[in-house]
Amino acid sequence: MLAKKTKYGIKALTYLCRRSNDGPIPISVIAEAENISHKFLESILLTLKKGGILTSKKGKNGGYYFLKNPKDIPMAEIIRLLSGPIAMVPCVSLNFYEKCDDCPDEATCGINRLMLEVRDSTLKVLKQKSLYQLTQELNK
Amino acid sequence: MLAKKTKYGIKALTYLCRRSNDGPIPISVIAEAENISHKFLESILLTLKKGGILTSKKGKNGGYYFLKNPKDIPMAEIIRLLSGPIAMVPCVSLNFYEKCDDCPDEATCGINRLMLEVRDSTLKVLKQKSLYQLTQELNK
DNA sequence: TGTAAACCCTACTAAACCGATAGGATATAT
DNA sequence: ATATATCCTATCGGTTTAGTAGGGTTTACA
Repeated sequence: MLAKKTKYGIKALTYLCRRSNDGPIPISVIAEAENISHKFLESILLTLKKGGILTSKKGKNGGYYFLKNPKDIPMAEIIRLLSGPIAMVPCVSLNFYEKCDDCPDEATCGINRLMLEVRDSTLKVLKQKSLYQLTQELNK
Repeated sequence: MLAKKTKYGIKALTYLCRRSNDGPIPISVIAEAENISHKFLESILLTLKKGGILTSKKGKNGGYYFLKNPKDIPMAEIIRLLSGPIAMVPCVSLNFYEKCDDCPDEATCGINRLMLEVRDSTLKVLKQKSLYQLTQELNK
């Protein structure tokens, strides 16, 4: 299940995306619009900034805005930043690979094979869909 | 990420599957063969029994064995039993549906749409693959 | 140049979950 | 009877999660 952190992060990003022509948006505005605890959102946006998706301006009239074009941000990137690996076992993770401590041999591990397939099919969806697309489909 | 409970469960099931002609297998045998804490495995097998996949015999020469044919057990069923919903948000879960508390309208929610696609593609893999198949592919 | 607005950072907390353990109750084959 | 094995309940330390608190640093602008 998605953690609230991830969900809030996506919601904040879609909000920013809809208002991407309005210059920097303060945390407080996003928090109120999307019903997210101000302080919690603060830490989430910081993560997204460190991840290279957003940037910010301090001081009066400051706030957050996109560093990358939302059309060029695949959902996979966002989810990885906010919740870590997409794979269900570390031994099939592309970006967070780790050997399973209990697995003697990946090549003959049935779980590994299955989860590889799952990862591929999930990633196919999450890579092909951009943040921008997520906001666009609402009117369909 | 898969919890150890789920991973252990699958490992125990594949072990039982390989020895499905040997009658009831005691917990202790499985635990030793697959390197799983005896007591922890106990609770996992109990879950699988309550879920209708395994059954058991008490007393001497007792142990666990299949109630259903491993060829007729899709991996989706096993994972649902051991870790709950496969979907990443409750509002797209087939077996554990719940309305998101913070979502005003599912029909216009971008996250809902995306996660529906993810769920479908994941489920396609997990439903089509049976436990038996998982044990068979190892020699490829 | 003062000050309010806004980001940035560290630390803390309550609750939930996870993996594992303990101890005993119940059933059964021999 | 007794040894063997499942079944059941309870507990525990560790980690994660969601949220809170409080202060720091930077900046726009009057």
